[in-house]
Amino acid sequence: MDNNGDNLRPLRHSAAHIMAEAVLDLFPGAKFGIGPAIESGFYYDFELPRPVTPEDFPAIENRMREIIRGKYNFNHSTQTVAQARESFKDQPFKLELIDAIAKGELGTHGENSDPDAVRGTDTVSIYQHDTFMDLCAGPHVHNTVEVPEDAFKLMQIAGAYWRGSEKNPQLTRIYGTAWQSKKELDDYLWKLEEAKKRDHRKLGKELELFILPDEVGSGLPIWLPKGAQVRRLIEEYVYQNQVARGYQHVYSPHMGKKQLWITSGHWDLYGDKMYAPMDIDGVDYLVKPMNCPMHMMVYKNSLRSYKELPIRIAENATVYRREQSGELTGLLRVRMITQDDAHIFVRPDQIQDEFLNVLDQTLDQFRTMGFSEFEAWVSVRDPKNKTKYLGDDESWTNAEDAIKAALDSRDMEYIVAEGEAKFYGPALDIMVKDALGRKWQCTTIQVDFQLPRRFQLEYIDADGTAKTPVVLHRAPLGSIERFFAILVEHYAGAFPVWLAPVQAMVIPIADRHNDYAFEVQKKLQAQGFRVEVDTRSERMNAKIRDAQLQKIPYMLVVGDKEAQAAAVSVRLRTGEDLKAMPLDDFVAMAKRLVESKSMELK
RNA sequence: GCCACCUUAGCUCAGUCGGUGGAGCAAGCGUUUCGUAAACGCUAGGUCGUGAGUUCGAGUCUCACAGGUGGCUCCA
Repeated sequence: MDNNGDNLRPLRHSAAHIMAEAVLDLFPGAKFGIGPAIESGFYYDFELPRPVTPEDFPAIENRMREIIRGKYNFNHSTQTVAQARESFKDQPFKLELIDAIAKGELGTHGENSDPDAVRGTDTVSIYQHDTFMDLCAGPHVHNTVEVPEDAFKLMQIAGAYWRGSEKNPQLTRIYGTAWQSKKELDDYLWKLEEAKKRDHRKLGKELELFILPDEVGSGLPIWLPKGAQVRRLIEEYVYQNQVARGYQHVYSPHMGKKQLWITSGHWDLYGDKMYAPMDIDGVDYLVKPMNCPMHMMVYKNSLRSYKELPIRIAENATVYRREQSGELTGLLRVRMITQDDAHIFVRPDQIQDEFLNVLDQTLDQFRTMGFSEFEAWVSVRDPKNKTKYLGDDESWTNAEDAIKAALDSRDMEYIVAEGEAKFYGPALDIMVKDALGRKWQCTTIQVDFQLPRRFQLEYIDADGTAKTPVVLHRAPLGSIERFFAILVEHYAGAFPVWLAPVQAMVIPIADRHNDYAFEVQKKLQAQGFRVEVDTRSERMNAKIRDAQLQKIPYMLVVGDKEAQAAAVSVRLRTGEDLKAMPLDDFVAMAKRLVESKSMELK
């Protein structure tokens, strides 16, 4: 989003200070928390004497401009802890930070201190411009005029817990954005507008893809026929792809005995995310929050030989999780999640090959659906504290190396996140970048040394002894709901031909062409195309416009000439007019594009 | 769950100071039969998210609840 983020950082941080001064001027008695630069701007947290609203923004922005024009220098100084306590005696949040820094809980730059290097300090860093003094490590621009007065804008207000903890008081956070020039600001605002146009909730309504009716409940979507059509195509594609890669597909119940998730360990760790158990004949059952135990049952169904592994058990399965109400967002965050889930049972020596199989499938699918940029995160152990992980050192090292080797062999760059691994095994997460450059986390591939033990899974090895397999959990798309939302936004609702819910709209020019239009529809349907006919008593222009707004790839205009020649006039949703062509030619063209899952329309 | 804001016709929105609710699109009916992004007319459509309260009187003010939006926290 911001390639020159490093240059912008001091500017934005300085804008945060300027905003804080303005807010303090306009809201006497306000207490302030922290105010850093962030990805697209800055924020500052306040405790205010009255709620602030967006109507206050112009006044705050105007005061900020006055401060900027005052040409104040940002002066850096150092104070002793005692001096600082006096300087900020009316600012309880700052006093807390000073104490934390003095004790070494926070580094002198306010970062979370490395526990190995805990040491207190007796001085703190201070920045001041005009009347505003802040406990701050900087860096800042030299002078307030370096923050262009026409290149910032206050954006929104949000509640934010002091120091990020739910237990602490909630402060008012004011977000702003700031850039080097008005043009950059305008570009950014344009991008936000563009994102709004692509919002899957808006498009979902306009294109009749899905609904989230109040009557059903929060986070519980209903897929309308068109959305369901697209989803089915994605699922069928994934299914075929998995069959080709040696997966076996199963179906499992949507509920099961609570004991299953006690055995898996989920109940202890994630019980608060599950729906309350229901009593059936005196036994507690849960609506399933994850599939793992079901697939463990599949493995346990028969005695397994080392020769059988890997065994790949897949299921496009819906799980139910009690996400917090404030977190629900369209299809991106729902309470019923359909995962393209699978559990792969492998011998330790098969981890790398199997990881490659999953990685190849994942990248193949993303590329097919039009994504070309990815970001990979490998979550490994905390090298300083290897004891808190389950499984022996050798297994971990083997698995971590296998993940990295798989990525290396596909020339994938990745970020190693030390200490991010779950206690039961290392993992790979993949994010995709969409058409607007936004990153979305989709794929999770997780190595698990723990679950097979908990369910007492075994295979008989070559030497005749029983061994415990390793499990790989993996969901390349992640959640179908979420992935679908990302796809809608990526395509801006204009699905490629193979995925489009309606691939062609036949548009008769006048009523006398309806019979021929239906004939065209029938012929195309016989070839497997999804085609509708617009027989409304409307002008052709109106029919074209409506088909266009529905982002239907092809508008097939038929009038006297076409009816005569067994032809259709093909208009693309891009506006391009391919003119009349024999119907057979159109079928050949469209078939080629569908079969190759092309992003093109011709 | 927490903070702020929002909820008016199927959709997008207007509604002043508290005084019996409007528009465009969509829908139904009629006219029009048209060559690449919106033909014309008529009709119907609403207990203003739900429930309470203040008031002679509430879409408008207060409170509670539900749903949504943006964040926070969380995200197996």
